[in-house]
Amino acid sequence: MNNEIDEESFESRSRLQKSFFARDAEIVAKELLGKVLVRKINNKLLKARIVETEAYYDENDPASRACKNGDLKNTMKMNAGTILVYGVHNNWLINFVTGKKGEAAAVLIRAVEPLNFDGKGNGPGLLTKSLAIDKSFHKKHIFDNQGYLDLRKDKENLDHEIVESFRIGVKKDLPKKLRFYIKGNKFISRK
DNA sequence: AGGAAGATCTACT
DNA sequence: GTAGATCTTCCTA
Repeated sequence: MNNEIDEESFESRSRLQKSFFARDAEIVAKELLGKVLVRKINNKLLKARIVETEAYYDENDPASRACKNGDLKNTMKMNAGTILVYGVHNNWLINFVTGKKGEAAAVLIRAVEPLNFDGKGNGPGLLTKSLAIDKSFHKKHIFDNQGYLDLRKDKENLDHEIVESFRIGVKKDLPKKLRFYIKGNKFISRK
């Protein structure tokens, strides 16, 4: 695909729908694998394929920020597709709100594969640094942030096998595997 | 106003 | 494998 018209045509066909996010966090987490995060900076597009995600739920999930009252819990109840950014140990972590409005759920992006730029993607704090994602995206919607951050289907329909594991770095996990990554990908954060 | 915990990362041994 | 950096967020008072 090497002319502008094909590129434009693909771009418009490759948008995700709102209904994509309005489902259970586990489903969204799995289906986000292989999708492409697009970050626009000074009219340049940085593209990165999502290769690792985790699902988080409401106050019944001991690892979730929704266990504490406050802005993060409230944000997790917002419209599906809302961007949620929060800080841990001097790193910004990016999530997408999923499910029904009023119910707390989100998917954390844990690792990406840089497609057209140099930078690290193999960790939730590293990928936000590489893509210059910070708190300014918090509570913006993925479909309504002037294109500075977007999410697309991949051009190539790459087959991949999904591996499930328990979540990383959480003190108390649920008895269910809620971390998902693309088998064999070199950019996953940990084995 | 102050403190503790944390969905992390890096560097060192 | 372990320790320390470093700062946002939430809780307590």
